[in-house]
Amino acid sequence: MVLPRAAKTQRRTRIQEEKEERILEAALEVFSLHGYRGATVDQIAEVAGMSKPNLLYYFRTKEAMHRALITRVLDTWLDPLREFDAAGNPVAEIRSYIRRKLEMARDFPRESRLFANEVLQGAPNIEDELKGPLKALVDEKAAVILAWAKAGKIAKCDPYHLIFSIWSTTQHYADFDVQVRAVLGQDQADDGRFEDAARFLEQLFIGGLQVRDQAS
Amino acid sequence: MVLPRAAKTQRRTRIQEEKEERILEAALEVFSLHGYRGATVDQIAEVAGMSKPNLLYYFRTKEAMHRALITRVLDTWLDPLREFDAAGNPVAEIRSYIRRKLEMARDFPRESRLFANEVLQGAPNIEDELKGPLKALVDEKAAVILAWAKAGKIAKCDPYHLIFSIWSTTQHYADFDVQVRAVLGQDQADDGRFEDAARFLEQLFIGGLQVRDQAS
DNA sequence: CGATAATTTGACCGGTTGGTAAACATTACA
DNA sequence: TGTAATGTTTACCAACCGGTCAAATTATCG
Repeated sequence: MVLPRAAKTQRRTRIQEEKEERILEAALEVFSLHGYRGATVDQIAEVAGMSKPNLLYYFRTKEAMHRALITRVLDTWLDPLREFDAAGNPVAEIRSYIRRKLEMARDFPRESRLFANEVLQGAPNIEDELKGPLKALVDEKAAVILAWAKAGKIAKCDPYHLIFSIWSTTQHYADFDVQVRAVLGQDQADDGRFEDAARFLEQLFIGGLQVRDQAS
Repeated sequence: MVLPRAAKTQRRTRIQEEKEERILEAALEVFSLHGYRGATVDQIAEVAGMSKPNLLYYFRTKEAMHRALITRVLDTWLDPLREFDAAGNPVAEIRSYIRRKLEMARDFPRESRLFANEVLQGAPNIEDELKGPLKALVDEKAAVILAWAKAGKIAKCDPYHLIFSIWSTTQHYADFDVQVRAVLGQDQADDGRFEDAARFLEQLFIGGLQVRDQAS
């Protein structure tokens, strides 16, 4: 047999697992930096420290690599939202969701940029994922937020746009990192940037969602 | 003479101006959709309705086209921030800044995505612009916001991260349009989406920046 | 060890890409 | 109208890119 990619569900050799890991790591590096079309297989092979045909032995096409990567990233990317707990304290839940998303932007900027690149260019490969699992998850959590609002625990607001705004503000620090650094000046320590952001976003969202008397 | 690109500052013929305009329009379309490396000169030429060599007669390289486009977009992109008025009512100024940025995301999504693509991939061609004019403008407006906060007109907050959060939340509707549509479902009218966003963002920022008693 | 399967490599291929050369057409203008 | 500058097109090229192939090398295991 020549093709390891076949229906063999059993992950055969340890070497296979190692190589595929190295490839996906390299692919993440290159794809997140140059986008799908901007990345070349030779580049990925070089970063992975192997020859191009060797790489193509494990992933038969460039697209297969990209698919594997996107699927994996998209899955872990939604973990913070999944942890969003309907039974918890609303303000505490929102606060910790913001914090977790911001930590992901800090610790996994490449994953964030990979995803941003994909969506920015029309998400040709993950449209189904977005309209299916992602939408379902957001719908579920939006309902929770709406219930909190109706119970008077937070201000009444559009839960979808609330989620969008948390996504955008936090991922901004990964996706637009260059711009953020340019504006702030790079004299600032890495952590400082994220600590300030966390403090500000907490203030913004907690303040903005605070219940206030609706009487005019 | 063969090369129109030379030091002739005089915009010679009307035909030159028209063609360059058509080319930049086409380039914006293609670059914003596929990124720099994903775009091909043939594609741009086709959208512009001319042959590739003809296009290359006006812009000698793909990179020259991209540079011209980025410079122009970056300039108009900052107009809303320039209008930010220190003498105005703080809350009204912030509200109208958000509205203008959101209108730009709605009316000029290609410009937003072109810029996002560039920054996302490390902004290799505009780093100087970011660290120079952009930073200077943001510094200036951040000082204004800080003064408002110190005067007790809005809550004390980090002005830089406030600006970042307005950028990110508004541009999100252009850059991540596909995702927004997927989550909301495309049954919704285009305007509705932006009206809801405007309402939410106004609530978020005005509420979040409202002065409240600092006593614990 | 011997044999079979898994892995790795260098050489190569057809298609695409950014860009050029030069002939041809059109416009501006004396 | 003549002519020189400007604009346009056809044909083309070298480099690059994703991917293949067959041969060589290495791991696995009875």
